[in-house]
Formats: sequence, structure tokens, C-alpha cells
Amino acid sequence: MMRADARRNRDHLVAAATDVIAEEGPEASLNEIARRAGVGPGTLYRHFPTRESLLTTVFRTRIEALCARAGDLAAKLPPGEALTAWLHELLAHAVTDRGLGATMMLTEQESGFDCSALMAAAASGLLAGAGEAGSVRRDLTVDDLFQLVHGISLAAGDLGRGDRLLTLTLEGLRAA
Amino acid sequence: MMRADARRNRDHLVAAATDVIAEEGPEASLNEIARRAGVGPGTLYRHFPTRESLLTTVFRTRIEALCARAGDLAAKLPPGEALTAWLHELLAHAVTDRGLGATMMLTEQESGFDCSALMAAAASGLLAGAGEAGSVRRDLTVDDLFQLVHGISLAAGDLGRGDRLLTLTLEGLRAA
DNA sequence: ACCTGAACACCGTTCAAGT
DNA sequence: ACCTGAACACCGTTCAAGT
Repeated sequence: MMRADARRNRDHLVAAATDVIAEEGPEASLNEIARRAGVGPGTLYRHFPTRESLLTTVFRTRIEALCARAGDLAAKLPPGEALTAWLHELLAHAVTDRGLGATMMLTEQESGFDCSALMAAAASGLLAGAGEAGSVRRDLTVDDLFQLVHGISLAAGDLGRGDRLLTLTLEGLRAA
Repeated sequence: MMRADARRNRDHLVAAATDVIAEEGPEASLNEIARRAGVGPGTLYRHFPTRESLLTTVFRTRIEALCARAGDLAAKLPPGEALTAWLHELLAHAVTDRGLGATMMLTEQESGFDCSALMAAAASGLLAGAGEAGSVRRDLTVDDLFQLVHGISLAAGDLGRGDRLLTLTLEGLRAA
């Protein structure tokens, strides 16, 4: 059980981090986040020993929602289309919430939330379905998908460019 | 004409930057580079007003060599294979010299060296050849190629992974 | 005129002191 | 026992003072 003031400080930190990261991106100053939350930097480090543990907490609900979408899409689209649609949604998140792309692949987790396992479970269902339907190469792995989408999100200037690069990747650069 | 001491300082700075960037990557401390060159930080800023202008100078000879390779490959391989081979060489540079990938797309240039124009010239020759030969999609642009390779270099852990991701991108994720 | 490094405002991180 | 922020060693960048 957390002491009441600690609980309140933690909540303030997450709220402040959400705001500051939205404004300045995932490399935002930790001291600035602590300042905005009205606590000292030591308090931030006590609750979140690494920057990643803070980012994971901030992005957690968004990542869970995205993983839930995998099931929705699988239920209402043919397997190949479901995978394609989900990858575009993943890309949209990675481009919009800069830093979420790197966060989603983190393998060691604090706060009992194994982000990469959740993401892998969501993606592998879609990937297996699309593979069995003959829509995608059988040798594709979940890591291939995540790294390709992550790379595109980092290199593309905006979502329009990102969607084009993802489409090119899906279809291949070679002539049909 | 540069004063002799200025010339010497500039040379020391480029040599020190080459070493430090090789050790610590493109985000290396500028003060550390200046320290290693035996000059004050102001001297570094006088010669290189931005970090990019320093990186461009450090990578210049490597980028010029890579661009020259485009002609070599075009002369000895069929157009489609020449493009593929050059993209893999580009990727190898981007993975090995972290920071070169971002540098190669810089559009404004100091020291009379327009890196992006040189790169675009090298790539567009190969791309046009491969397009006419029917090896790649006709709607591909040089920017598509650079952004895809750059993204892969950022997301792939090592060159082995990078080569796989580039091959997947060339062939497409969809089943043949 | 050109070069220079001490100085400034920041950053991430720690740990002695408080409650 | 747990929380805390002053303090430390760094960073990028500038500009008054030197030659």
C-alpha cells in the first residue's frame, strides 16, 4: 500500500509527463516534468527509475487500446487486410506519439506491464492469420513488422509519407 | 585565405571529431571534441556553426566514395541489381557510421558541399536505369529510397537485421 | 580582424538531511 | 521508512576580453 502523499505525487508526475511529452517529445527534460508536477527530481527517480519506465506508464493505455484493436480488426476484415490495417494504425501511433514506437518494443518492464509481450501477442495473431490465408510471406516475424514500422515512423516526416512508405514496404519496391 | 593557426585548429577539430564520433556516435559532446582538439569551444563554433556542418565535413569523403560507387556498380551489373547492391552499401554505411544516414539527406550545406544533391544525383541514375529495365516500380522516388534505408538503419540492431529488412522491403511483405 | 575560453543556463542523477 | 530538493558533474552556447 502506497502512502497517500506518494500516490498523489505519482499521479501528478504521470499527468505532468503526459503533458510535457506531448509538447516536447520523449526526450523531454525530466527536471521539467518534476517541476511541473510540483515535486523534486528525486521523487521522480524514486517512482520511475528509468526514463523508459515513465514513458511506458504514460503510453500504457494507448498501447493497450491499440492491442485491443487487433482483435476488432481480425473479427471484421479478411486476415490480410486486418494485418495491413493494424500496421497502419500502429504507424499512426508511432508518428503521432513520438517515442511510443521505441517504447512498444521494450522487453524488460516495470509496474508489471510487459509491453513487448502484449504487443507481440496482438501482432502474432494477425500475422498468423494473414500467413495461413496466403496473404503474406510465411517467414515474416513479429520483430520484422515492428522494426519496419518503427523505422518508417522515425524516417518519415509526417503520416502521409509514413503511409506511403509502409504501402511500398508491403507491396515491395520491385515491379509487379 | 585562412590564417595559419586557424587552418591548423580546423584540421585538429576535424580529426578530433572523426575520432570522438567514431567512439561515441553523432551525438558526441562538442565540448569533448574541442577539448580533444586542444581548443576552446568557441573555436569549434567559429569553424562549424552547427553540429550538422561538422558531421557533414567528417563524413564528406565517405559520402563521396559511396556516390562514386554508384557509377561503378551501374557499369558492371544489370540495372536492377546495381540499384539493389548500392542500397545495401548505403545501408551498411548508415548502420556503421551512425549519423551518416541523417547527414546524407541534409539539404542546406556549408563549405560548398551539397550533400543531398550529390546523393540524389548518384541515386537517381541508378533508379532511372532500374525503372527503365522494368526492375522496380516506376513511381519510386529518390526520397522514398533514402527514407526507407535511413529508417531501416535506425530501427535495425545490426547490419544482419538491416540487410534482412531491406530485402523484405525490396521484395515486399505480401506473398509472391 | 580574428581567435578564445571563462561564464551562463541548462541537463541527468545522486544522496545527506529531513519528516 | 520513506520522501525530498540542494548539490554535483556534465552539456550546448555565447560574448567580453585578448592578441
